[in-house]
Amino acid sequence: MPTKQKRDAKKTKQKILTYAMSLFSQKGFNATTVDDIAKAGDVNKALIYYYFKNKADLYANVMSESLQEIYENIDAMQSAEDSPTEALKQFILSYATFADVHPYFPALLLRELSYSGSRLPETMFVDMRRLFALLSAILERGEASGEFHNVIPMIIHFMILGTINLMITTAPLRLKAAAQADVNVDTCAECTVDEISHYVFEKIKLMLKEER
Amino acid sequence: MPTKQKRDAKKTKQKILTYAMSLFSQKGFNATTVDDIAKAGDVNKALIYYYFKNKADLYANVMSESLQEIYENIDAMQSAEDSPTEALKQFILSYATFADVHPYFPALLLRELSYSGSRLPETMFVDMRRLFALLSAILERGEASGEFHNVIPMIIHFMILGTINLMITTAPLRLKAAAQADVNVDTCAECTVDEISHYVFEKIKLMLKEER
Amino acid sequence: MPTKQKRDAKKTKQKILTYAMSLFSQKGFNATTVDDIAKAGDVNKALIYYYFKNKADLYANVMSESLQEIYENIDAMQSAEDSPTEALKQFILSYATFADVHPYFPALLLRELSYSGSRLPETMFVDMRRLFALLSAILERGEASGEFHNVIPMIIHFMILGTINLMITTAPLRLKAAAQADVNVDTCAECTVDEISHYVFEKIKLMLKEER
Amino acid sequence: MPTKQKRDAKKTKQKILTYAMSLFSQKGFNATTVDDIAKAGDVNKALIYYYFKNKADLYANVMSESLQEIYENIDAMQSAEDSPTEALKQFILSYATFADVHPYFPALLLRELSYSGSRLPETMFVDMRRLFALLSAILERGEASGEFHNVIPMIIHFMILGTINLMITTAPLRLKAAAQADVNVDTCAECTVDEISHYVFEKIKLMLKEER
DNA sequence: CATGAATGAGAGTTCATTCAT
DNA sequence: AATGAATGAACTCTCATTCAT
Repeated sequence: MPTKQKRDAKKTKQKILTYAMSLFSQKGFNATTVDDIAKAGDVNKALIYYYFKNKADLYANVMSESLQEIYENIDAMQSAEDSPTEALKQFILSYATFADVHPYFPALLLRELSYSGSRLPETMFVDMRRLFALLSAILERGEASGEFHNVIPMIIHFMILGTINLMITTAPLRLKAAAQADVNVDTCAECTVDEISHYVFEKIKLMLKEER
Repeated sequence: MPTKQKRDAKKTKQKILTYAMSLFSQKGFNATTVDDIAKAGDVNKALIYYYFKNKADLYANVMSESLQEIYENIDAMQSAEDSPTEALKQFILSYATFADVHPYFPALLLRELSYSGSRLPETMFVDMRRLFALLSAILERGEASGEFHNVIPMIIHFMILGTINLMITTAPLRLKAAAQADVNVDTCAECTVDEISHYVFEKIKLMLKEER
Repeated sequence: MPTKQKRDAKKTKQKILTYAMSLFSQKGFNATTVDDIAKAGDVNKALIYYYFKNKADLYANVMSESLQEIYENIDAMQSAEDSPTEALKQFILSYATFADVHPYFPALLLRELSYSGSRLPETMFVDMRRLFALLSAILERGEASGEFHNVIPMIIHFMILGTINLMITTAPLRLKAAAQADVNVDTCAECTVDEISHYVFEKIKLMLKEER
Repeated sequence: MPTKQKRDAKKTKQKILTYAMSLFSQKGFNATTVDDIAKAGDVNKALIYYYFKNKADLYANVMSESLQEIYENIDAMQSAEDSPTEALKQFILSYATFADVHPYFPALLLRELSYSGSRLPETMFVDMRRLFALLSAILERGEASGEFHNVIPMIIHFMILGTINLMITTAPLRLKAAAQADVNVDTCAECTVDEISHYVFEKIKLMLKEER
């Protein structure tokens, strides 16, 4: 008989985190109930409070885990010998890859930023600055080497993240719009994440190349 | 005695919409209670249900009003004689101006998109497509005329909206980050919406100009 | 048909207070649930939160109402021409009468005092000092006139309240003890509140009369 | 490594009882959680259930232990040759001394009595009657010898216990009231337990001496 | 139009208690 | 004898929504 493999703290905690991620990203913080998470993970509701102080703490942990993972992924792809352009490419592709594998993340990030950080747990705030600092360094290196021109890192940062995140979160929406072919505008419904990220990289490269 | 100037249907309804907008944008749909709105607008709660079917309906009305206004604003600035580049410029600047005047809007839009439209009222969906169709036409015109190259309208659309919306909603966050000067990354804390939108326009122009 | 007489704010609020009093005194603050109170008063639970901020606030209101009533009752029986002894008698009898009519009160008071005021709402604290001040004045008047000797008002105050309150709250207990006649000690099971209060008065009088 | 000196059944059980006493007296039965006790005593929560059937049983044990100890203390001070007056004095002083050393006890006792014994474990009920029987015997002896007059033992019992218990539990309250010197009533804030118990004895003696 | 009163259905959190090791 | 993990049953409080006037 399939023994239900119980009483493994690490596994249980991770299970909660996983299902919480999925639900928070789909329905948002408020619309996701702790009961939902418990049911989804087939875990007793009180157990969630055994591992996390409260719903907000669980949420913070979810975000923190993702941001940490994303940073590590991107950082791992960076290498000292890369040219700024190559580093930028890696940055964009790594982020897109992560977002593709964790499609819940872009929605969470956009939403959290939309609250101006009024709800943002401090830890998340720190993680996000670290990510920005990484890109910032690449861009400054490029400007110093003469590869990039007229760079405002913060704006470039949000241009990259904004575009990729929106393209990913709106995928279902764009598919639906394509179906209703009454208006024939191309919503890029079939575009893959790979295509999107390469396009974004090429465009950003062009935009930074020229002086003017 | 100071008669409270009541019983003016139009004014009351508009008051509700105004305060609803403000609160929805700050706290999101779920976290905003009908009581909040009633209190903020100094309007009896039951009245809200007299004018709107329910909370979701009120929300839809709020979004619809904004999207309509924004479309009209942008459309009004377009003129048939403009070059695609000029038209693009007007599109970007008009949107930015609207977002600057209605700072609540970017947050609402980002959030709504993050839900992949699963919550998006149908009416809003239509309004958004109309806005995209407008930009799409400009871009196609530019490609036809040889001014723009290698255009994927959907991605360019989100690049523009994503960047501007994120820069506006994160303004308080970026200010806060600047205050904590432990890490010296420039968060563009002092940038005005005007500077941002011009920068975005210039960069998008460069990006579309070159063949590849 | 017996119309249920609804939508009378004053009556509803009073009904809640009445049933809350009764339940709090029987089971204590923690063991009384808001559901209990709602069910007892045949009132919707949410209504309780419509009238009172929370359970603690309801409790504070219950206590406050009683203490106010008791003070007024006692104060009404005092007259300027009374001798200190007569005034003392009125104090004791008035308190006992109130406690007899509101048998829930002694339990609440004893319990609240037992928490050293750590839970005591500030308002209650003030009401209690006022009551003590009243007795204190009587005793000082008596000492000045030579009727009373060697008075420590605080101790006398608690001697009176302690005795009467304990005799009232333990009434059921003492009855039960009397039933189990295995040990033949007289628990004063049949004593009326009137007898008790007169006895207490006579004894306190004797105790204060003599010099030492 | 510092071996934590575990696995000593007797010590562990006593530790639980000690911390339970302290917490129950401070916060009451319901407001004290088993977790609180476990944490305070640095004992695993499940262990508490190993030693005691449940929370109520633990509570009963706490009360029982105290009542037994108090009875023994008082009984030990009684001697056959003492006059009733002397015996009464010993009773009062012994009780006060115990209450002074175990300041948690008066609160527990007052609270338990306030529930009219509806929660009182049977064992406690018995212990309390035994204590009363002891005082009762003294008083009857005094009446027989002509030293005391017009005695109702039950009332005298609660007069003594009520006064001393209230004076002890309200000590912090009375101190606080003294600090707010806006109303200048003497709350006996500095009185020691010794002073209080001697005063109570003197007053009770006077009260019982005279015929009427 | 406008309002205060009322309601039902949850949602988050706590806690005594038990299980498995 | 001791422990970390797990559970079910409450409990407080909130909120969208409706009713009666």
